[in-house]
Amino acid sequence: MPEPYHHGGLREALIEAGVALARVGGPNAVVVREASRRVGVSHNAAYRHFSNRDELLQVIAERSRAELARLMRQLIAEVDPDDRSLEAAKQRLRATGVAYVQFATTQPGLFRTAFTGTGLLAKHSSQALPKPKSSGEPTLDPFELLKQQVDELVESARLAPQARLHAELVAWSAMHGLSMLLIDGEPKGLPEQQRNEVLDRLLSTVEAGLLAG
Amino acid sequence: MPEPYHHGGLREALIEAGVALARVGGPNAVVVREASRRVGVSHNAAYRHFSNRDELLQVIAERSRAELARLMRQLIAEVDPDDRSLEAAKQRLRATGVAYVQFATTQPGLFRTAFTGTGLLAKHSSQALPKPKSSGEPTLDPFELLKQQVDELVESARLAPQARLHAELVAWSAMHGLSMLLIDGEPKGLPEQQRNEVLDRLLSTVEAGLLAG
DNA sequence: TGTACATCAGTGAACGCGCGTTCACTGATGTAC
DNA sequence: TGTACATCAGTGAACGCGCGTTCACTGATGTAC
Repeated sequence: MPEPYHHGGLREALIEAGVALARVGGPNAVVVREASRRVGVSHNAAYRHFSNRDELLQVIAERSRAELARLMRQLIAEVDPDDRSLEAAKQRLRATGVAYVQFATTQPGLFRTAFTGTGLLAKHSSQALPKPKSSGEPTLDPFELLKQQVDELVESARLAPQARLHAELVAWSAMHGLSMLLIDGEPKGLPEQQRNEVLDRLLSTVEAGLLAG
Repeated sequence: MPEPYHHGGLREALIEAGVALARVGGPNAVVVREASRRVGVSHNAAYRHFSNRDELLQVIAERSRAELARLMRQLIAEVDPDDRSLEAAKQRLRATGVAYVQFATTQPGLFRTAFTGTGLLAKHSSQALPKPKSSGEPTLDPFELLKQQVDELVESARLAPQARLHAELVAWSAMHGLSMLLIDGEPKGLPEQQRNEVLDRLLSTVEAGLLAG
């Protein structure tokens, strides 16, 4: 049997093993030694690729966010992309929220990891530096995606730009809070039907609040 | 010097030490050995009063919730209790939300501890067993308090009872989400003024959503 | 094409740490007569 | 009131665990001539 990672893709393999750990047990389950074990490598080899555990964890958190963003994109894409009506904009915003909560409840470990001490809010606050806007690639940042939907809704509804102020944070808070409450004290904090009812009402509330400015 | 806890109030002392730990470092900082150290007792003495770490942690979580509830009560009480108008009901609901976010941002450790794997939502879902309704004592359960304010608002506004459906969860989600986002990646995720703006808008949104049914 | 050598990505052993939990114990307290 | 004894709440030592991280090392790979 070959030594699989002598000069191979150990870094990537460790990240993937780490994501698997986070998926099952959240950020605390991301453990350098266990990831190394799973990859079949001595536990200190990881230090050739990450200066410490936290660096590995941050990469895993970013992957988690990307996975959430992918689900958001997927549900958003289910609304006809050519439809630029207000109704479609509403539906896209709803899809964003649905994806958010769905990701949290089906992947609670990754969800928790995605938001682990990263100061996401600070990064997204109005005074944060302007984004690098890396190339033209579609963003895999969940909050960026949410912002886009809010923007489109505000635009479709021809609201005053000041109606947008903090709107995305309101929407984000609502989705984030419900998600957190739902995955606290798992499993099955709420039966699925009730979960959907609450989510629906929450989405309506946010939507109304947004459009009311 | 006396042996302070030979047949004394060690249980209570351990809880208080644990709360102090949670205050500073959240649930993970609640460590049997450290609490014992602080109280000045051998680290295994704790096992006379708690069967394991988790039992201690649960008690501390409950204390944290009580502290939050006390702040909520305090801010609610600042609205004239004799005023039964709709406006007053709105203000009380707002006070509840303000207290919630204020507690989270000023006591993030306790806040995190308060919601640590307790399955609070399950306990409060509609199908949960009816409350013991212990004596006539005022509740120190934050969610119970929130419910009361929502109830009063719905009543004051003479809304159809079906307008209440899940309303408290909507309000809770919004407050919880903002709190979580604000304390993620501390310190100072958002400057205070912006924090207040967002909170205000979030409260307005919830209020409107509630009254719109 | 072949050889000498630097570089790089792994290994094995060890360090130091702190934890939860259990054991047999001891000394103080409360109780029965 | 005084004594014998059971009970209770502590102690000290130890177990086993798993972690992050560092060290000197080795063997494979890539490069210069």
